[in-house]
Amino acid sequence: MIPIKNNPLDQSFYIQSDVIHIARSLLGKILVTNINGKRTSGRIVETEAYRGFDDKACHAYGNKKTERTKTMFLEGGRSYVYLCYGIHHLFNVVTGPKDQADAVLIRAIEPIEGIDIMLQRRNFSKIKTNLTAGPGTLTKALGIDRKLHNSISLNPNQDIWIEDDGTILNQKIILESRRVGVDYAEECALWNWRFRVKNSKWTSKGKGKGE
DNA sequence: CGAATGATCGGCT
DNA sequence: GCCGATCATTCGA
Repeated sequence: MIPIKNNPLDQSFYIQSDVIHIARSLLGKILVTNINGKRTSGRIVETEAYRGFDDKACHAYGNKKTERTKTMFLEGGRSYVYLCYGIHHLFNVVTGPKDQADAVLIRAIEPIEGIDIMLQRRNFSKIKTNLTAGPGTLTKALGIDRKLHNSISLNPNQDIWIEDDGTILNQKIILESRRVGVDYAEECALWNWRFRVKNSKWTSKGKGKGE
């Protein structure tokens, strides 16, 4: 049997206009980094959608373009990496056509390649599920840094990209729930735009509301 | 220029 | 379950 080659997702995937559909579709795909020759990867098991036009939880709410959010207005297929709580680098995939300020936050992955490298970056001595569960921890494990990796194009010629290995997820195993940490977003806080693979032990706990 | 505020995490009680 | 860490970004004076 011929093994399926992993295909990097191309521009046509990212420029689809429905960010919610993309957030669901990214589950099961493989997030890869290759930084200073160190390749690490993991299967995406948790995402959240953010929409610039009408989503009060989105940094670009009301299509407000600032120095920070201008990345989200670029054409889909780039990274949006920002510093959260002064400590954590959070990785998002910019989606949609140019000037549609949408993004998908990657919240958890199941480690695949370069686990030893991830353990070093996290100062772990052995693998635990919280190695990559949570948007701040997975970026640390993968070596993603907002100073180096914000606004870069997601393709294998750069440090970060996403691959499809042919895995097809049954839509019935996707859990939908409220997003984490966005209680301030009024009615938008109730939208079920957090997506998780059911029964995966690699998803985040998601402190606060949202369960 | 000052002040407030997070799309979080891990340690401690 | 609670709390502190830690700082870029944003907005208003």
